[in-house]
Parts: sequence; structure tokens; C-alpha cells
Amino acid sequence: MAMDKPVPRTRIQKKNIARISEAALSVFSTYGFRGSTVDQIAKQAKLSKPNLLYYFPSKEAIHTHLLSTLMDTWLDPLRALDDNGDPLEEILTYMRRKLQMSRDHPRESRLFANEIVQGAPRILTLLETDLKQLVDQKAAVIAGWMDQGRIARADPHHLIFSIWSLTQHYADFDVQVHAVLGPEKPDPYPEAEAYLVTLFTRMLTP
Amino acid sequence: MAMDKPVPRTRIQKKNIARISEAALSVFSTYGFRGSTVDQIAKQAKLSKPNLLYYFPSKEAIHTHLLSTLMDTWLDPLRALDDNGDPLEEILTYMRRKLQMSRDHPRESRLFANEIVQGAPRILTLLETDLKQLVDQKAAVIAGWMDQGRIARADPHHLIFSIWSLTQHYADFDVQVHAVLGPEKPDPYPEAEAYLVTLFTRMLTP
DNA sequence: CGTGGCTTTGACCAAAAGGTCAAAAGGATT
DNA sequence: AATCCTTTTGACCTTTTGGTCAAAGCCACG
Repeated sequence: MAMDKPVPRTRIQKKNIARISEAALSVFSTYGFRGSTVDQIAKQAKLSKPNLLYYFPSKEAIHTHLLSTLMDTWLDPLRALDDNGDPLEEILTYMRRKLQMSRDHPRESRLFANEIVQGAPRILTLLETDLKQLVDQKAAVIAGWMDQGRIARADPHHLIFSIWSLTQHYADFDVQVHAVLGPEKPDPYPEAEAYLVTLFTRMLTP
Repeated sequence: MAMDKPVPRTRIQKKNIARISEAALSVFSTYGFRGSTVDQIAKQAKLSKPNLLYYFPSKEAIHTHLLSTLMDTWLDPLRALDDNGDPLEEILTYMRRKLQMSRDHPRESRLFANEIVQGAPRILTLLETDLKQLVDQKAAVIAGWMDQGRIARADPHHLIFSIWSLTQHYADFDVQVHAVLGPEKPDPYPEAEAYLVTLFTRMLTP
């Protein structure tokens, strides 16, 4: 299970690993793991296939590398949820950050979406340990706020799920959103943000 | 682009097409189109590969067959949204039906999710015509209710998106939900429904 | 400017994949 | 039971795919 070459050494390695990661992100996020081919990734990275496999030992290694790199970034907004902040403001900020990630990093969102929809075979353990622990902890913080009557009551775990689903929807189902809104509304994000702020404000105001 | 054999004739055909559809639903919903193989589907349907290809001319034909069969079922709950009903009750009922579909037909939900996340190459047109038209129509109904002050204001299109994302999340991201909630909570749906009823009630009560 | 390690490549392989076909087997109808 | 149509299959073909390898090219440093 050794993954090799996780840390770039020379500047050529740095450059090529970055190109491969970038290309792999595009390809994997569009076709899922099994639907993607090494050739495709190599072509997008403008490397020959053997050259690509010089940097990563296998297709799976590239995928795992992406996933583990991303996991941290992905959880950062939730980590930033501050016990000592204003409850509603903290939750709205978290929601806004997640929405921004959907807008600015839709491929990353879709990479995760593909992985999870397909049963998360490669990150299930991560979800059951790191993710669960973080969510449990933040859910407790939110429950505390509710106990103090500073925001209205609602199941904290499902509250977090709802932030995930509502924000990631705009990245993962982007095509559908655009199909429904039509070409005269090319950027749904301003309305989405306004809508979500209203939603969470109304729901959480005591 | 002819798809052949859409309607079963003999009872053997009926049986085998049903078995193929069932197997294909499982496989496609788990691996996406490109990640699925005809062998896999044939094996699950307990047919030989050539035998399967006697009923459908190609892998793509099976996929298209599933997708178009499902599309109707999928939109039924939204079609049922009644202009003359009680606004909040109508929206809650729609939400509940969608949630029930996530619980009872998670594979169907994931089949769509896979297709959309990967850019909806095979149903984009459907989305831009049928789906858009239906959504626009129902959004107008909801906007009407808001104009009459019977429910609180919020962007109707994004309201519909939020019902989709919140309910489908429990089917599409099922693995994640279970990983976070842990094994002692094997059925998240009762809490999910309670949470979503609260959410939409608070948001839409004037 | 030459040497040693890093990088790149063309040629190649075995396995997997989508799909074809002719012939055999099975079913229903007379 | 003879016949005709439907169904099933084994063998086969081509393309794609993940991955290997030895040899060639390149680069930095002494």
C-alpha cells in the first residue's frame, strides 16, 4: 500500500506532480475512478503514459493522493466554526465558505461526490474516524448553543448535513442547475447565497 | 440511435428484460456508466453476455433505457404539487415524497446523481426541456403563493433546488451519513424527516 | 566537459472490455 | 412430431487499458 513520491524533491518533480494532480483532478472528477483512464490523465498533463507512471506507481495512487490532499482543505471550514463566536453568524459563515468552495473548486467537490456516491471504497475509514470525530465535536458545540437558547432547536447532525448538501449541490449538480435556470442566468451563486442565508436565518432565529 | 426492444413481447422477454434492468440499475448506480461493464451486468442478471446483448443492442442502450424509464417516476412528486392545496402542506408533502424516494429507491437516485455529476451527457436535453419546463411552471405556482402572502418569500427555483439536494443527499451520500452517524443509528430517516419538516416550516411560515 | 543520477520514451504485454456470429437448444403452434 | 420462431451459447475479434522495461536523453555539479 506504499504510495511513493508523496513529497516532490527536485523542481522538475514539483512541476510534473502538480501537472499530474491538476489533470487527474479534472479527469477523475468528471468520470469517477473506474471511468477514468491513465492515458486520459497523461494526455491532459501533456506527459507520456510511462512518464506519468514514473511519478505515481499506479492509477490508484494518483487518486488516493488527490483524495488525501483534498480531505484537509475540505474540512477546514468546519474546523473554523468557533465555539466563542455568535452562533448564527458562525453557522452562516460556515455555510458561506462551503458555498464559496463549491463555486471556486467545483472539481474537488465532484471528486468527492463521485467517490461517496460510489460507496467511498477508498476513504470510508477516513469518514468513520476523522470526519465523524470532527462532526460530533462541532455538533456538540451547536447543541450547546441551542441549550442556551441562542439559536432555535434542530438536530445538529442533520443541520450540518443540510449545509453540506445545500452548498455542494451547486457544484455537483451544476449542469442541472444551469439546465433549469437557463442560459440567461449563467451565475446562480448570488441568488443561491441570498436564499441560503434567508433559509438558515429563519430556521435558526429563536 | 434506435434503441430496440423497448417493449417486452413474450414472457421470456419480459422476465429477462426485467432482470437486466434490475441488474443494470445496481451496477450503473454503483460505478457510473463508464465504470460499469457489460460482463458485470450480465453476471448479476445471471445471463451470458451475448444473451444480454440479444435483448439490448449495446451497453449504452441499457443505460438510456433505465434513464428514460426513471425520468418520469422521478418527476411525479413535483407534478403532484397542487396549485389549489394548502401551500405549506403541498411543499412539505413534496419534500416528504422525495425523501421517501431516497429511502425506497436509493439506487435510482444514485443513477441520476452519477449521470448529473459526470455532466449528464445522455440526458442534458431532457433537463433543458422537460425538467426546466416543469420546474418553471411549479416555481410560478409557488411564487403565486408568496405573492398572496400565504407563505414567506424566498426564491422559488432555489427552494425547489433545496428540496432536491436535502432529500437526495440521504440516498446519494448514504455512506457518508452512516459513517458520521455511526452504527448505533442505522436508520437516519425519522430524524431527517423531522429536521426537514422543521426547516421548511420555519422558513416558509410568514 | 564528463560523469552520475534523474527524466523521458518507444516498444511491448497481458488482461479486460464491447461486441459479433453461426450454430445449437428450446418453445409453442399446428 | 414436425415446423418455425425465439432464445442461448461458445468461440472469436478488435480495441482499450493498466502497467513494464531497457535504452536513450537530459541536467546539474564537480
